[in-house]
Parts: sequence; C-alpha cells; structure tokens
Amino acid sequence: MLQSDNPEFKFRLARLEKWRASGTDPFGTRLEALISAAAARSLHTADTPHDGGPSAKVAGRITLLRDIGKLIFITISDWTGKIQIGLAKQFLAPRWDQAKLLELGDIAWFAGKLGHTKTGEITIWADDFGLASKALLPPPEKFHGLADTEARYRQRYLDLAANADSLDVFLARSRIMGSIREFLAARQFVEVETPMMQAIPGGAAARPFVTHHNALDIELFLRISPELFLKRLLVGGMERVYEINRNFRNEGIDTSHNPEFTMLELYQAYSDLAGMMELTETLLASLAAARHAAVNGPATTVDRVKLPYGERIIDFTPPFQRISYSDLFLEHVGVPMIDHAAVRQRAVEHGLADVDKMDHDVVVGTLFERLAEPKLHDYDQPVFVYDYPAGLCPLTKRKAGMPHLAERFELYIAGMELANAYTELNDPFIQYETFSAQLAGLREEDSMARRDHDFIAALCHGMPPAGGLGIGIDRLVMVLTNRTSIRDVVLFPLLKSRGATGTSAVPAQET
RNA sequence: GAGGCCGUAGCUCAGCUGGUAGAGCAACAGACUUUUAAUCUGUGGGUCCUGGGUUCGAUCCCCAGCGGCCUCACCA
Repeated sequence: MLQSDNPEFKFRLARLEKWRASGTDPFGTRLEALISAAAARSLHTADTPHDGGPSAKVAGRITLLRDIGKLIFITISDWTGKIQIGLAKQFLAPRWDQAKLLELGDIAWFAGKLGHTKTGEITIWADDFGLASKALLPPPEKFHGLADTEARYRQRYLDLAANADSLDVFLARSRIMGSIREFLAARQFVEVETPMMQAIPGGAAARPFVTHHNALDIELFLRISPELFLKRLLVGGMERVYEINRNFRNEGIDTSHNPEFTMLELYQAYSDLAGMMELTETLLASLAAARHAAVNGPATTVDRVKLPYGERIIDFTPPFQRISYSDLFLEHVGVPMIDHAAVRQRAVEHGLADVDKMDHDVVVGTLFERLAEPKLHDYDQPVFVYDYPAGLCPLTKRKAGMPHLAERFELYIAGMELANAYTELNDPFIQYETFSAQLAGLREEDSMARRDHDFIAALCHGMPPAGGLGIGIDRLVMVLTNRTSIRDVVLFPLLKSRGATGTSAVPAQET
C-alpha cells in the first residue's frame, strides 16, 4: 500500500524517520497561541526593527524554501496568505539538523521575533519551530501551481493548497453564504430544511435521481426542488421561510450545470413578484459590493459596482434592467407573442416539428429559448425578464386581467439564468388544473400517482398570497468570483469515476 | 448524443518529415549567513493514457476505448 515504489516518497519517508529518531511525532499535535500569517504581517509597522520586533507564532504549509547554507528562508502559506520565516544557524545551532529536515510541502510552525530583511521583506526570525505534519508526497510545481483541470477537480486538496486564487473562491463562497443568511435574518426570514428524499419529485420540471428505501420498500427521488414543501410551511403560518440546500437533477453536465447544485429558495407571505424583484436586486447589489470591497479594498469608493466576468464587466448597480418577455419575444422572434398564427408560422420556419400538436405557450417558449434567450448574453447588467406565458408556469399566479401571462421573472446575468421568482399561485382550483395540464402526457394512473394531492389539500386549507424566489447559489458565486465554469465554484464537482485518484497511486476511494 | 482540442518525468510544458524522448521546477549529492520562482556544480528519474492496426521501425499515422476541456444538442 501507500507509495513504496515511489522514490520521492522514500526520500521523504527517510526524513520522517529522522524526525521520529529525534523524538518528534511527524504528525504533530495541538498548537497554542498561533496567529495567522496576515495577522503576523500586520504586526509589522514602520517602526519595527530589522529583528527583535514583536513576537509571533505561525503555522502553515512550506510553499517556498531557500537554503543558503547557514541561513534558510522559508515561505509558509496559511489560508490568510504567506509570510517569510528566517532560520539562522547562529540562533538555532542545537536544532540545526532538524531545521535542515524541513522541505517543501511540510506543514510546520515557527515562533520568533518579527523583523524584515534588507530588501524589506517582512520576516519572522525563528527562535523556535517544529513539524506539524510531514508531507510524504511532493507538492505541485511551486510557481505554476496545479494547472491540470482534471487533477484540480479530482484532487481538490492540491488545488486549494497550491492555487491561492482557488482557495479564495471557496472562502468567498462561504462569506457569500454567510452574507445571504445575515441579509435574510435581518428581514425576519427563518431557515428550514425540507426533505431531500421525496416520494413525488415536484416543484420543477427535471428528471430526478431515483433511489430505494429498503425498510419501507418504496421508491424515492432525490429532490429536484423544495418548492412544494416550503409552500406547505406558508400554509402552516411560517410567513418568511427559506432553505439553502442541494437540488439534484439527472441531466447534462456543462459549465453551468452540475447534477447536484445549491439553491436558495425563499417564500414571503403577503409579498409578490415586485417584492421579490426588489429583494433580489438589493441582495445581489450588496453581495457584489462586498465582493468588490474584498477584491479592491473597502476604502475604494465607487458610484457603480462593477465586477469582471470572463471577457466582460458586469454592472451590479441597481436598478437592474427590466424587459418583459413579450417585448423580448417581439424583438427577437419578430412577431407578437399573442398572435397564434404568426407564432406558428415562425415555428414552422425554424423547423420545429409537430407544431400543430404543441400548446401555443410551449411553441412560444421554444422560440424564445432559441432566438431571444441567447441575446441575453449581450447585456452588461443583470436583466429581469418578466411576465412569462402562463402555460410555462404551472406554479405561478396569473396576471390580473391577463390570464395568458404569469407573474414570473427570471434574472439573467451574462446570459446565465441566475434567479427565478413568482407571485405564488395559491388558488387550489387553478393549481389542480395546471397540474392536470402538466401531466397530460402521462397515462391516467401515472398522472394520478405523480400528482401531489396533499399539496392541493394544503392549498385548500389556505396559503397566504406570497412572493417566492429561487437563486442558483453556484452560478451566483461564479458571477461574483469571475469563474466561468460551475466546477470552479463546487468543491467536488461530479466527474466520471476512475480507478485511482489522479496521477498518484494513493488507493482509490470506493464510492 | 454530435463535433473540435487535449492526455509525454512528481508538477509546468517542448518534441520538426515516423528513426523508441527533452527543458524548467521538484528530487538526490555538494557549495553558499539576507534569499524572494535564490544561485552555482554534478546525478538519477519515462507503461509517451490503454488496446489493436499500418510500417523494417510509431510519442508521432489509422481504428477502437478510457479520461479531461470547449462548442453545440438535450434540460418547460
């Protein structure tokens, strides 16, 4: 097992044995009174002398090492940054042999006085140090880091350890999640958890993953959406609820789709689509401002919050652009959405099969996706597309006096669908009808089985009028951290399985 | 599902018209008390993704497979 045939491993193992021989546990122990690399650096001021400044004790991975004989310079990295350590033989003579054992990739701690070198590099001149954990395998190349995309995803620990910008993305992701929860808590939302395993996968149209519960001997589905459960909570009187959790959709994988993805879904009683629009805009603008400050420094005052994304710059300054679905349709498809004959004509021109058998709204939706949605890629601001054809929105309230439209918006950023919101449908009669229409393609018994009768019953007990909003968290993090692939914001994205992990011969993880 | 590109040392990458492979970093041995991707001298290290085929000879050409990236399709 392990790496007995790997020469690098053997050399490192020999050093490990030397640590053991000198009485050190090569895998370390609890460390007290540590400060971060960033904190240590901030202790250094203009008045700090060359050496003999304030004391500091730090720990981290050795990412650079320059051994120039009786003096060793080491750069350690922790999750706040880097700091240089200076080890001089004259101060560490009795333990110099141990100092010489340290190598790239080891995790070590150092204590000493802050100072700097003659070139001004902030340095801790170590008077004490120790091994915190021995690295038995070599780290990726110290300058280029780990570039191989497959290795970065399969061995994320190497990516995080070697690529500071990758670590930054995931630290930013955590801060974004925290900010969202703060934002919602300040507005009296409560966080809940609803079933991930559902007997009837509802709330969206997507193929589910299927599993089986042995003791109950029933088929269960990993949820494609929490919507129908969160709405039950509205019925129960939880007036502002949200859930941030995974959804699972058994569909294609590309730069904006991972089979499991994180969704924020929230419901606010007595609100509506306009309320959700305002909430979305305020939340995203504040998240963008926070990210802007994190990257450019909080002191930077800007009148417009702009973040780079790929080849472009996205302007998050509210108000976001608002364009109605029908206007976009008219502009890019060329005929009015409500002109059935003209829409049909355009559909035939674009080679849609079986147009005559399709519902008008479905034809509209198909043409929109083909001709209008791609154009949303060109906007350099987030865009609210609102008032969707009712036939495409089985869970959405119809627009007053315009029953062919549904009070729904989708928010697009850089052409990517980031959010989806409704004035929620709370009329059980209409809900029953739309469920029936949605299930029309199924056989009667399948249709009955798939229909969530209890959800209809819940609506019959009375659900307050409400606004609901879903935000794709992974895509949001992409936009805020300038990553154009969802795999760069998901720690362990789904990849095809392999016999062994990456290029190392570490035993494969059985899944 | 279709197409394009890719897979070479631990890592980052070269490799011409087909003649069984190179560099930098890392490693190993050594020198060096202010380095900054330290530098200098020397050394070792390869299932060229896998399996077939063509050929006197394949990292290179052909076929199939595996894996990755991208584009498109699918995904109300």
